[in-house]
Amino acid sequence: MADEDPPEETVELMAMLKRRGFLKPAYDLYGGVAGLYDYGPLGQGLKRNFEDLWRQYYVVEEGFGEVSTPTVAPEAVFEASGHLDQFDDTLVECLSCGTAFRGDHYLEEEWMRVVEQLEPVADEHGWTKLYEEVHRKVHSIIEAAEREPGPEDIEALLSGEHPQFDEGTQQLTWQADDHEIGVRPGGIRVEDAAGEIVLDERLTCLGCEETVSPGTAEVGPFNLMFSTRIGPGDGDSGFLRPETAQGLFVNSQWLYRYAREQVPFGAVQIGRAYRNEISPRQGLVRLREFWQAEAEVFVDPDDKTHDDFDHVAGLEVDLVPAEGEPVTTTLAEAVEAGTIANEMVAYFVGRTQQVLTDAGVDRERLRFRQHESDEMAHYATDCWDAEFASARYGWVECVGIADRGCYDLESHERESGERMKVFRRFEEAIEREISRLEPDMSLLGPEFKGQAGTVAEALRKRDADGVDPSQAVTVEVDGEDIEVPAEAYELVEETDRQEGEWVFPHVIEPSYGVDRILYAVLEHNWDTTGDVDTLSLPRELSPLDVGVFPLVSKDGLPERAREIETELKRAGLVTNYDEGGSIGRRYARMDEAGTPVCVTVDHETLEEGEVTVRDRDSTEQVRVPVDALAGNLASYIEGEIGFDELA
RNA sequence: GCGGCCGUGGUCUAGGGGUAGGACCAGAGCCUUCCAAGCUCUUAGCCCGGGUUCAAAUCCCGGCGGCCGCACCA
Repeated sequence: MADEDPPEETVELMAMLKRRGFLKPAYDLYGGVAGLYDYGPLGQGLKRNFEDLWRQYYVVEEGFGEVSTPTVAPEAVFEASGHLDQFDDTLVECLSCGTAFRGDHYLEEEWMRVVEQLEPVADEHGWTKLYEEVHRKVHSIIEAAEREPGPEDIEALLSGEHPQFDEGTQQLTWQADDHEIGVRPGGIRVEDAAGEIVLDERLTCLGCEETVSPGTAEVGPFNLMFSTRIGPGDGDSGFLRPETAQGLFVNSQWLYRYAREQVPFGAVQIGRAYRNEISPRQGLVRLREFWQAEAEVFVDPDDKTHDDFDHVAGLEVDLVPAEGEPVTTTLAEAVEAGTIANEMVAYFVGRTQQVLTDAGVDRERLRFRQHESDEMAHYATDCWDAEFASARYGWVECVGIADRGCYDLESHERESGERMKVFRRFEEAIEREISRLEPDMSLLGPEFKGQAGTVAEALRKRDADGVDPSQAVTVEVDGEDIEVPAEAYELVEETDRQEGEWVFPHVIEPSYGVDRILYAVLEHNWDTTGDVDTLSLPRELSPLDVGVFPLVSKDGLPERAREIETELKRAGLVTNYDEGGSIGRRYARMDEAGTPVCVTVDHETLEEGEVTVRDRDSTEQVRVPVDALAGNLASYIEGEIGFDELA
């Protein structure tokens, strides 16, 4: 994280991006809104090209179908996904100074303060043991608060060995070494056996040092989702999606059938997502409306191998595991060593590195960091972030590769009541000889009248082993033994054949933050060391493919240049015609915008039919026949041939 | 959200109660040239709102935005 002014070259970069039409703060006409950015013609072109590169990987090569779902969704979706409950910060706001804290951190800090304040007193009174006791208990309370309290916690609290918690006063009290200690959010008090107050401290706000108690602080949830109403008037409560993923989860059965009911299968979505960040800063790095490109890969929960793992197995990656030292290793080794849990996750770590480096993110400034268990999103069981090093913002995460387990599908099944599982066929169907009792309703009906239904049900459920079908059997109905005559049922012997079972697939989610990636691409390829500032974008990503210039604007050169430009356009190239200023100035303009090549039409072009093609990064030039120009440039932009092969 | 600093053409900046200046970029022209040459001309600006004042870009208050720090960051 930068703790001084941002590096000059990144400031220049932002100025260039605005000047050249890449991007700028949105609604600056009316003063701007933090966290919202506009992409201009070049920025949008760059983004589109990145998306197309991403599609080449995920849609074309992986074969994941691309879908598009609404950005607005009803409340039920986020009740199920957990975003309503979990995707929020509990804000504690001190009414004196307005300092706001995140609730769980605040609580933790406050409890730790209890411990700190107790320490000197404990020393003075020789209560080391007591202090340790408090320390341990405070920790256990903190830990307990991190999860849903279970019956065992309540039992522990009431058992005397543990603190007593009073719901009304929110006070926690326990006995230790003849002293009674009371702790509540507003303070701490210690009384000795005689009821004498030994310590009476108030807790203070971390911001203004004012005493904090329930009366002086406001506590409330701050949900990061934008809420809205669907329909006129009060309508139904809805939210702008905080991730594109839910649109895939709610459609997982539809997609499963599209995939012809085979796992693994995947689907992707590229689109906008929204988070009402408390304090967005850092340009493209933290936006309130941003672009995600997400894939959800639905896999067999017991088989997280990947058929194409070999394709990335030898790839070297920089890993920062949650535990242990950072390593540079191949993915094969990482899986073998258990650093990365399974091939599925490792495969997408590899694919991510490939996409990012193809897009121009510097391999030397790219690493994958594993989330600590406590920073994991509420839905994830394992997560690796791709992070790039920014000269301006430090390490910035731009892709998350999470194993979401079955969290989402299980939740949606529970909330919606619809099956979200996939059918897993056994390698060999399990066959079992079973016997059961089949009631004959034509006899049971008249015999048992209104009770017939429940009797039949009991018959079907009854253990059929050892039943002699020539005899009556007894079944228990409502605690009463009832005898069913032999004629009224039949003993059926049959083969039960189980082909497979329904299971929740696990979901592996590579989730790309497009805006952040674009920033990484821009910063990593922005070169201010030369005579002119150059944006050395990968040719495939550059929003402009080729600059077209007449060397001088007379003698029919502009006309010829326009003709050539038209040919290039027909070949699908994005051109930029320019006859203003000196030739050097025109090259410089294109360098700054990242245009990989420029074509210059000179007098010889009119006679010999050749133009000069100039390379952005080396400034080298080659003469290329006009006939071959469009085709060769298209190949060059696609990366199929090198600059030397243009001629 | 809090605190500090800041907000002047597209960009960078000078100025600081009384007509807003420059550089760069951009546009037109001259020049006709393969790496931001030169000359002439042109477009274009005091973040928004309120207050003080005869007069506010300037002082005061509020808002919005930016940078830095704190906090936050699925």
